[in-house]
Amino acid sequence: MPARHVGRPSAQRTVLHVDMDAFYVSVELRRRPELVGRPVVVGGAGGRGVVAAASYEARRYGVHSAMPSTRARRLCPDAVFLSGDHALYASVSAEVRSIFDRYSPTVEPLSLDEAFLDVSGAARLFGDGVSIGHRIRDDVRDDLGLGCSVGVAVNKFLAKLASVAAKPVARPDGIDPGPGVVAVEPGHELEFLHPLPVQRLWGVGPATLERLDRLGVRTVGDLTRLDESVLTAALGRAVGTHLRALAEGNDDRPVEPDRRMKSIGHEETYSADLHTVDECGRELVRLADAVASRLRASGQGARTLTLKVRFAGFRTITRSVTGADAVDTGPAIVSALRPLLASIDPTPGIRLLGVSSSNFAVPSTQLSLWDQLDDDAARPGPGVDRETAGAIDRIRERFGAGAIGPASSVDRRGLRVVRPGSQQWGPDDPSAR
DNA sequence: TCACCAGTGGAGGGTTCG
DNA sequence: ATCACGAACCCTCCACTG
Repeated sequence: MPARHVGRPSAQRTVLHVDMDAFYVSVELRRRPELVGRPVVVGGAGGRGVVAAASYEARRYGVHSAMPSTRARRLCPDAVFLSGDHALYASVSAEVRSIFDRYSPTVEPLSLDEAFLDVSGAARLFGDGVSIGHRIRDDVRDDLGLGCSVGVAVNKFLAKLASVAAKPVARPDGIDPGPGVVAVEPGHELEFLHPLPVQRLWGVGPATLERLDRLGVRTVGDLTRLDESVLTAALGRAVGTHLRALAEGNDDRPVEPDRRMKSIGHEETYSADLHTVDECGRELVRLADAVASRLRASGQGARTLTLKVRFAGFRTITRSVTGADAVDTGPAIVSALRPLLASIDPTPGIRLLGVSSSNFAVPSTQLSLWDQLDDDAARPGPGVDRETAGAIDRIRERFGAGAIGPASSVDRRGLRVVRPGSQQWGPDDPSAR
């Protein structure tokens, strides 16, 4: 369990939230300088793709992240669409991280382009939170040629809201660069917080917003005037008490530098719906292989395996099993999930399949439940299975991810294995090939 | 034998966030 | 009014244990 308070519990903290500006797009512009100043979108270009990041020029037209690509194209036909390069963004993210490390040992990454820093102990070395914010911005600009915005406050939640206020804003008539660093001064939290619309609270999405709206809650201030029992009745105990605390500016969650992943999964939306058991079986093998690969890379095995199916009508179901032993190979995952897949009728059309793993433990080299249930007597035992998996990992390390994989996932020309994970923001259109 | 209780963990669905 | 993917967390129901 994480220590909630290290050192003096009552000491006031200084928390920074750093958010890169249009991160993926900005990284792309470093190697495509001819696109600077033009509307640029990173994301899936296909008919089922979404926008992962939009340059501020594109945002002037109303384009924003998570928007369907088809709509983005309608809003801004001149935009340049780039498919994205996750590995590159990850490596640049590591460079950004090394700048954060100069200013605090307590850094909690939230995603590739966002992090919290607890700089409570750094004042003597580097100055107050606002000074550190400016120094980080300068370093990120000078060393990496990228922009970022910084929020400073006494806790994570307020720091995140402050970084939003620090960001550039794109309007139809131009781009306002924004202040870059915004601090919510201690003692002035509520005057900053209470006028904000309630959906700005962390944890208020469309569903919760609808319930709050029914209670007449529109602003954060409205929420504080609501009886707590009414709140928990409408939203549940955990969410209700959490939101109430946030609305009063209270958030004692620590900046946690060493958060461990609790699940590893892969899912894929297909450019054309799947209709046969055969197709689904092949996809299961591919997805299981990808998940197993990442499990082994993290040195973990999973006891719980989950199959996710989204039908053509968008109805989504999950089916899961928990075994006694932790597994980390493709075949073991497939034999666990195949019976679950068999209980599903694909004829209405399946637009997405996913495999997820959780409940981590040390992978078992013993005979596992999956292998005992497997009726294929000729199949090598789990020990051999895991040795094979290790060999596959080494081949991929040397020759690339597409060098080896399940036979069923070799592309039509037999030249390369089609690997999951190559489409992060939706399928390419077949016509685009 | 029954009723109840508290705790745990699995299964499945949902919500939110980036 | 049809739109990804990856992950965390919450809720409810349920079975089992003692």
